[in-house]
Amino acid sequence: VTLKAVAQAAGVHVSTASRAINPRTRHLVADELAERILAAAQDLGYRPDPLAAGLRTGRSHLVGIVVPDIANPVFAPILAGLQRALAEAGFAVLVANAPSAAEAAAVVDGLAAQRVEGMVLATAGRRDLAVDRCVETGIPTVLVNRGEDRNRLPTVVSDDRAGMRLAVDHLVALGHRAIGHVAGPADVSTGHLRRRGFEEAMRDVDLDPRAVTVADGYTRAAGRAAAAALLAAHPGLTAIAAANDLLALGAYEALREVGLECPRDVSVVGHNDMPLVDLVSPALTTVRIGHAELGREAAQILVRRMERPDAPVGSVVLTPELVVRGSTASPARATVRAARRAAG
Amino acid sequence: VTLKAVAQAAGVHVSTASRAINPRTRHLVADELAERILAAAQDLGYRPDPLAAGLRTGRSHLVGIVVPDIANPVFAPILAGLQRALAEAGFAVLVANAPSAAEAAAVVDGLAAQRVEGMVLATAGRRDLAVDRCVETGIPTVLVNRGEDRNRLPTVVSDDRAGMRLAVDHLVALGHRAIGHVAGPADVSTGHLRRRGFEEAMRDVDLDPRAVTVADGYTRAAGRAAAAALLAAHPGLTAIAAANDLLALGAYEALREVGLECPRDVSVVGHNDMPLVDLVSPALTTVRIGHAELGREAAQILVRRMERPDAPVGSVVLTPELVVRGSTASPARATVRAARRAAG
DNA sequence: GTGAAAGCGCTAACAT
DNA sequence: ATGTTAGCGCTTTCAC
Repeated sequence: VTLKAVAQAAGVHVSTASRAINPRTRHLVADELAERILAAAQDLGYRPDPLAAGLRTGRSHLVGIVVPDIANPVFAPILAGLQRALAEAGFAVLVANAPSAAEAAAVVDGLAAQRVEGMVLATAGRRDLAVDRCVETGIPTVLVNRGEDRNRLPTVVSDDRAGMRLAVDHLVALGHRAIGHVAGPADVSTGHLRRRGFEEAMRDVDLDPRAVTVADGYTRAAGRAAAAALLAAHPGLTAIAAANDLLALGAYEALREVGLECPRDVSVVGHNDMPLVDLVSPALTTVRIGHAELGREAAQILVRRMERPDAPVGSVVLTPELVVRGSTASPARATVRAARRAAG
Repeated sequence: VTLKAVAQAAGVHVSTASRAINPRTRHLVADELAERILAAAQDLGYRPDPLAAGLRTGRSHLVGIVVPDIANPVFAPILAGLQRALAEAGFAVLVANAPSAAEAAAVVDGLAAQRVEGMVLATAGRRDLAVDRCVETGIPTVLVNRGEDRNRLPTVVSDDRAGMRLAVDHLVALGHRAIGHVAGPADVSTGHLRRRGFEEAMRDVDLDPRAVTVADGYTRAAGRAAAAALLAAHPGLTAIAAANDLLALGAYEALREVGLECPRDVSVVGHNDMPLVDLVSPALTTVRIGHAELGREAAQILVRRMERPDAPVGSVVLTPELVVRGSTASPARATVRAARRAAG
């Protein structure tokens, strides 16, 4: 059932029907006539074809979203926030998975071919091919969760350095002094900035910030390996601040393997507060990021930029929050044991 | 840069260019000429416009996916599996969130308006408005994870009854006899069938299947409430088989609240094996469903039906698998305590 | 205020 | 083997 059919049923020309149907142009047609047309449309069950309209107006009402791993629970709330906010603004969401940087670039090309009006990348590395492609094509794009070094695009992230500072300050307040960091990949902004945040916070309280190992991915396995290396290199450690929750859970495993107990021997702090980390044992103390809000904010900025592509490239930095649970404790006994370990 | 531009650059007519560009019609044009056209296209950086092509051919290369909650980790692997398989078949994925049945129906209409060529619903209730709409519109649709009673659409699900049987048999083998069930919503196939599976499995070993409470949603909070009610009504219980993992985790909370310990006092089995349940404490014994495979299978069936809408309405039932972890144990001491609770 | 006509970018009869 | 023509469903000038 097409617009032509509606026009015929109402006894008017298609163009008149078009004007009546579209709220933005309805005032151009006589009220009474408009009503008749609308009634006919309703009657026939007419649904406008956005593809055809888009062909004419150059719009697709589509937004592409690229995530590194749909199956990763962290991205679910971001996606949900984006999806809801974009749906409200009248955009449908095209979701694409891109586990690697090369794939992300290919996916961006694919989305561009689909004539998306805007994109959201949750995959950005600090130097990123996919971001380059977005900038080249000129399609309005916003980065979420991770930024790029050159800051060419609007970005919505959590304050990663402040988050790490929260973690370190909490541990210091508990009395820890020998604190290590399991860092995320250095080529991703979160890995880089959280490490910087750790080092700055440590220096600010005159503590040695050099106990750091870098995990080669945000996975439990990588966290296990990195934490094991960290503990081996610095046996005196009483606390570990990890760059994210999965790394922290990997650290749990590493501790267990060498017969250490959390938090009795070593305290652990994560980052993200992803689903279920309140139920692991011990319940993970972590830095909470409002992922859904990240998505909502990104959607808002994107909508603004799609409407006016020359809008300023503003970025949003959300303030994270510390959530204290069972994985951190005072090092009272821990220091004694740690000293013994370091000695022996 | 349009096809016309390419044609001009190559000194041919648009239709010839079109034929040369499309692999399916390339054989209609002289090899040498085709090469020249392709070169020109490459040169100008031509990208075909699928919207325009679709308008003519009546195709959108879009598939809609409706999930009840993107933020729920269970749906992430299903989505990932669908997305990957559909991308391979040349379809882009439109993801929509529909927390309620009414919203799902609205979302289906929206996707139909977007001219999607097929749909996947992970939201189906046993009687479902959204499913009705799909059947009416005639858009090829497949149901995943949840079926509907009337079985009008191809469906890809796990064998829910067999899964519950796995859980019950495991508990019975450990020596449990007083086993309760925290059921999922009765208007969703998984809730209904898993309850049936529980009851059948219990009867088959001559056990009383009547210790059941129904949670009013697949959430931890609902599980907590339902498990608390179950324990209050049946203080002699030594084991709980929950209809899904979130309900099981809710049961953990309920047990803790009344000072019971899992698995010492009461064993708990979940259903789904969703991400991270191996890390909670105690690690959850559960029935694993191959969610990614669910998604892949659904994608395959959908593609087949989109190609030939008259293809048979076959359904796929995947066999689940028991994963034994730390939340189940022999009731040796539990029975004594349970008897004491029941008595006092 | 309404109708006529053109055209968005592409494909598919039809003609040569 | 290539060009001509028409048209997918809609919007938007331009007339009247």
